Amino acid sequence: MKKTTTPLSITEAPGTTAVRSRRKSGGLTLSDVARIADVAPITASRALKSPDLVSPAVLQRVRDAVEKTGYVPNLLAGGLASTKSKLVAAVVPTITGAVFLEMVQSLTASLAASGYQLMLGQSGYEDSREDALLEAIIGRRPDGVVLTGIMRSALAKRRLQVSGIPVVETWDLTSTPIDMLVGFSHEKIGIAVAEFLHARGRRRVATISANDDRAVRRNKAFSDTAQNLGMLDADSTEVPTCIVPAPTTLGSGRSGLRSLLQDHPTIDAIFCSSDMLALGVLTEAQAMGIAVPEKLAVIGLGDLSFSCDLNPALTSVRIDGSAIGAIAADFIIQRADGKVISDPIRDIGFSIMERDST
Amino acid sequence: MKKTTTPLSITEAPGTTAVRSRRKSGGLTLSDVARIADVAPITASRALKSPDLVSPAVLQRVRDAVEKTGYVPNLLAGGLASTKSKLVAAVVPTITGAVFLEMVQSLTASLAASGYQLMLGQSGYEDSREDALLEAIIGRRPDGVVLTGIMRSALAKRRLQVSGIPVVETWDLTSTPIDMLVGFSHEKIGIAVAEFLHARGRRRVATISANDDRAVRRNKAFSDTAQNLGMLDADSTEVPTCIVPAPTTLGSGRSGLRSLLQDHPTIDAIFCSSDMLALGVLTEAQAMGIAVPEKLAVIGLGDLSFSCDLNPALTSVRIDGSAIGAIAADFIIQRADGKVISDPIRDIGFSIMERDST
DNA sequence: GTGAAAGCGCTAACAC
DNA sequence: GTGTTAGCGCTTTCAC
Repeated sequence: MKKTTTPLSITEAPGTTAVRSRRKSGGLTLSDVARIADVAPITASRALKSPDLVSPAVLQRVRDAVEKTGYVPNLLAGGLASTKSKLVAAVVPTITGAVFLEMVQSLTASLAASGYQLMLGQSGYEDSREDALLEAIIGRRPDGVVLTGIMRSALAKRRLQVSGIPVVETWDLTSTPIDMLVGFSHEKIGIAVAEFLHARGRRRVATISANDDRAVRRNKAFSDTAQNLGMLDADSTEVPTCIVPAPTTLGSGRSGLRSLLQDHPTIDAIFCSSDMLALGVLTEAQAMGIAVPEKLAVIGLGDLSFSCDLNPALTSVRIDGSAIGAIAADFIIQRADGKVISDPIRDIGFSIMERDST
Repeated sequence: MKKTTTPLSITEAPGTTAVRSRRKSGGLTLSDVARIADVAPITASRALKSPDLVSPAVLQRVRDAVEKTGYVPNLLAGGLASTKSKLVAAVVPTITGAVFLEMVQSLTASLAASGYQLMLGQSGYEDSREDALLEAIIGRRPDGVVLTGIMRSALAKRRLQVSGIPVVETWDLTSTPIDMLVGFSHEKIGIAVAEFLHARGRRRVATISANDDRAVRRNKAFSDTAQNLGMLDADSTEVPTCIVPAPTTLGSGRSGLRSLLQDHPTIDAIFCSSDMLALGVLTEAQAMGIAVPEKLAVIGLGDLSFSCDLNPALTSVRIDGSAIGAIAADFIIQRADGKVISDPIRDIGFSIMERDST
């Protein structure tokens, strides 16, 4: 066994006489473990990070020391030294929205499997908080950032690009992403839903929609398509729409249906920007005695876990949040491993789950 | 203006001849900013952290330099040096459960307001992952840890205690918390719900419940109370119960009701361990033509945002997740500020929101 | 396979 | 008010 020697003397610069107090946070460090295992700190580090680089005997001694002391490596120090934080930040508008949960869930799980942790931030739909949030995120030097939606602020975009942190934008498409992208086309959804309803004979369609950017774009495409397909009243250029605040709620869906019916009593189908809204419409329709799907077709978005079990089962635009999360995690992990991602822009599409409500 | 001088020479220890290459992660550092502002690094640090300690002129220069360069402080380095990470970890069984969302949401918001970030971990209901998760958390040296539920594993408890990190257990009560606690009594909920249903004339009660520890304890208390109140069949010692896997779903609620009715056709009230289950019961009851509340009373738990808007509006045990999150955040922030928390064990109670379903 | 030295980028402690 | 110095606990670089 080698003896680890502590430095015997330190050459002091002339003039320096006072001995400053050492701070020491009190915790156990790698050096402590190394001392117990009778090896140099770096060897202890190797034993923990790349066990095959050290001899079995040393490995055993270090592991015993860790076991005995309950040592937990300081990832802050490790991150600082290695410029790899094993941290990934995710930003969602709000966590209470349910639509993004599947993605967050799958992100956490995929990342945890590779030893990464998720830092969660809520931007709160208004852009004001986004800036402070971004600073907090970049400051933490994460190995990746997952954004919900496309980053619009040019300043924020540049800051992220300059930071050099791998970024995955999600839940949307653009030809000019900051870095990587996993999403789908909201315009295509609008078109597909309009065509879907048209094919099922609906001719007086309406929408209930959140006031966020993506929903607005879906609506626009939906409305345009409906017009092309001749699903509008002769005297109007837009589909009847009820705008509700985000995040969407069941209550908004109920009141939305009432308000739509008041102005447009002949509507025969409603496209809701979330399944929660759709559940509200279903609920209100039942309370008002309106038969679904006979009198009114209802289609939601998100395909939440409850939608298939509703009565009637809800038709919904399914977006595979789990896939988004998994791919985003994969992108970031690949990058951290120094690999080049051949196709960093992925359109995962969507599908319409046709059920009883249409 | 003072001139910052770079060290002119470094005394080399005898025998050391090679000049090692400097690593430099490439990023902008506080020293760069300091150089531009023509001050010492520590002064730049002060300007950013405690502006009132520096002169207005210096403050301005430093701020200009930051503005010009787009400097973002490295919180890893700062955390290492100051042993304050401005990070708080939260562990939830699963984020898809919806019940804990309110707490997570309020945690993130409260913490962000004080400059803290939330690290989110999912333990996944099985204890196996909890250990690895714990190590990842402690390694990050967070300023606090928020746990959902009481930590049962003695090993994990000790590890947390040894780590010295402030811990808030939530969503439950115990006389022996690791550190701090914000919760409520599941036993009391069971009792209260049984009494509530009894007072409304229900005499043949049943439950649909997740298989997790807390739900089981609520059920036990519910069942015992029901027995005391004479709400059980003469020949049975327990309330009819349908156990479903966590996380609970609408589908489980529907099938739960069917299975309960098959074996116990005379039940007149059901206590569900979540609002999602209750919605399932409501849905199935409607599909089967069972009048709620006339033939069957339904009460849920969690008082999710949709519950009050259902038809019939759902009676539910309300737990103020926002309050739990806010208090937990407050506890941790106070601790970080070196303050002593006078009453670190808080029972926030619960309330039964009586609505049409009972 | 193992180790010594030199930082990573910041802040605490002390001096002036 | 501002600066100097010495770390925080780890990993990289280079040497043996």
